Amino acid sequence: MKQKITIKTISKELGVSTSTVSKALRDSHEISVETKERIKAYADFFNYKPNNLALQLRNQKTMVIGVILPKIVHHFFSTVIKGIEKGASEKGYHIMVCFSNESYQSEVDNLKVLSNGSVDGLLISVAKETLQNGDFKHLQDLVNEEIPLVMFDRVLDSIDCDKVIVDDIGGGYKATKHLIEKGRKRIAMLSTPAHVNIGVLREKGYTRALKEFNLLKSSNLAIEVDDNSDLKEQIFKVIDKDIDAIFAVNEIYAAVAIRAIREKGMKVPEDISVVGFTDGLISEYSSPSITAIVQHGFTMGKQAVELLIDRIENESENLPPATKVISSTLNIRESS
Amino acid sequence: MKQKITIKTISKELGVSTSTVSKALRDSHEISVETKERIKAYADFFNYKPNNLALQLRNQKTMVIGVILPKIVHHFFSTVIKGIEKGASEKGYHIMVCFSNESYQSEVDNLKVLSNGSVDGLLISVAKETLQNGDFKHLQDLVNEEIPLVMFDRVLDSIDCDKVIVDDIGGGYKATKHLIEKGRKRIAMLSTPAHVNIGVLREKGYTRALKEFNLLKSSNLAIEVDDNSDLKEQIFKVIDKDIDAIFAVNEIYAAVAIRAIREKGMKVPEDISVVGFTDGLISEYSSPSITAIVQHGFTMGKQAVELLIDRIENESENLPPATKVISSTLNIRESS
DNA sequence: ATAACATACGAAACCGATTTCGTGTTAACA
DNA sequence: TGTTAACACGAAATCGGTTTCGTATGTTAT
Repeated sequence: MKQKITIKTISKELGVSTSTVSKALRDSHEISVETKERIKAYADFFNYKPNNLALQLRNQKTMVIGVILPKIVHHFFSTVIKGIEKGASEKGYHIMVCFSNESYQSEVDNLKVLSNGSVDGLLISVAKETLQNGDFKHLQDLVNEEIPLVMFDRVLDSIDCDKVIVDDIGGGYKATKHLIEKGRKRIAMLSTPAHVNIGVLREKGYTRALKEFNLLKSSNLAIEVDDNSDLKEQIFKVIDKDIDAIFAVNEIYAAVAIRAIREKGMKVPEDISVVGFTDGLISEYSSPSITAIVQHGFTMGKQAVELLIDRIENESENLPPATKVISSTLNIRESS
Repeated sequence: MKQKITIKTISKELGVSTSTVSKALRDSHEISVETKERIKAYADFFNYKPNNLALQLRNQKTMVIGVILPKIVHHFFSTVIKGIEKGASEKGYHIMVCFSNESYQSEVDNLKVLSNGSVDGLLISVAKETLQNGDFKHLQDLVNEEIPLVMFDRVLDSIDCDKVIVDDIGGGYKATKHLIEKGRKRIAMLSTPAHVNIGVLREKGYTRALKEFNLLKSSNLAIEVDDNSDLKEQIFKVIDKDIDAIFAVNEIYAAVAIRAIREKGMKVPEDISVVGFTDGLISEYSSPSITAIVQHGFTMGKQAVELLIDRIENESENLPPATKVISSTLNIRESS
């Protein structure tokens, strides 16, 4: 990199002190008009830009928000980032994004780097591995150090901070109710293993809807998908239970379900209706297009970052942590 | 935020100088074993972490790479980010991601903030608006300031820096050739307006393949899609030209094409084959699944960041700028 | 003529680290 | 006993800014 021009350079070159240069560039009344113009002209000419690091160190403020995400190649999370970026830039903040790749160690490392002065606050969605191993010390430390922190989507009850979550129970309920209202009686659910929180919650909503309409039969039509064995095979088994609808916990399961149903010689939605969770590109562009619960990732990101900036800028107030719930809505398409 | 513990705090508390504390924590031989242990114990106990900003300022090195992307909710770009993050973290760098949202002004603003010492180098994919208005001063400035810069995917010939691009011509060629080999004779192409570079290049490959197999008829089967009017209507018109294959410039056009073909009462791939560009989730999960050109976004991101880090760490060598071409491959699925 | 007050600028502290260089003490050696 | 070297530590400069405070001028009021 070329030697950058600094205040010191200017001061030497023009035979004034650094204080004078600094004041002149900030248009201080302490400096005479002629001197100011001389300095500004010089700075302009050599394209002087103040060094961010120096300013951040001095001001003890970076105007940067750290974001730690479990993954990025994922429609929901990239939508959330977009919301975060929008909310941040509206308030003049920038974002620094890191990925844990669902790994505990990676999450800890990222946190360590970001929490050392580089950012004014942190936004985090916890990695799967962390959720599983239950070691939250790194996050508790953050809270103890009183670094502004907002958790979103994948949150931890035991950590005392602001949170933003999706209404998974409500979403599961809405999806199931929709199927019931379409006259479906035997509604299966493709859920996740029990340690993944979202699956459990969405299933809760599913069960609640079934109960409400007295469809909760003895035969359990909710299965936990095992990601280690073949997805389509598992779905075939479900289809064989003489069902007339499937509520899938995400859009990939929904898309594969449609394919499986077809391969069994049945039609969507005539024979079996399908509803997914997460309204992404797959739901929109597959044929038939898939009815799905919209998670409003953009809203979630925007609200999370707004909550965070509020904390950062009103530290003194010391309000108790809040939890915001982003409600989900149903986008009805061809598959139901 | 709680008052952070600094070297000064420690030095005062233990009655030694800041130099001694710094050296002790870095395990210098200059400090006696007892003193070192006393200092380390104290630092450990109070969870001392050195301030990143101070270090970065001192070392004139941030270990951060700035990334400016046109958009994020996009499978290709999020894949690229993943590659960038992978390549960066392998070398101990972090990334700071900003989005231009395809806006020129936003691109300029982001650049200004990032190029003031916050990052060691920049990775950028140019916004559409910038491509259109042709004002590249902000980028030229970067080159003049000798800030390490690598452009990827959407690059500018007039800027003298390292570049990484996709082999769009080759991709268009491969897709078309594949259709020809499947016995198709009347192959249409859904392209983009002429100012979008990628469309032009992919069309070049398409034309080359047609020429090679003497299929370049007088009737032009390549159309430029107008994003402002209804996509499906435009595709209907193409289908009416008695075609037997469609090569779409992206996967959304491909997905909509399939839907349009079906609505016309024809079958994919029996009546009309479809091949897309960009191998994302839509191609993978739609039914029929879509044959598509894989762009290897991950590889592109990783190579771009490696090129950049190489520049950063071997500044002295002053090698001439290089351009890497990431070749694309064809992923054959059900639609062809 | 002298006190009082702007004006215009510089010296120095500060943000939080690292590092060079210097120095007082002690021990070893001639 | 005097010289030298090793040891353990501190003072001060540095990174690039901002800001407080002090002060040398010149001007105005009394």
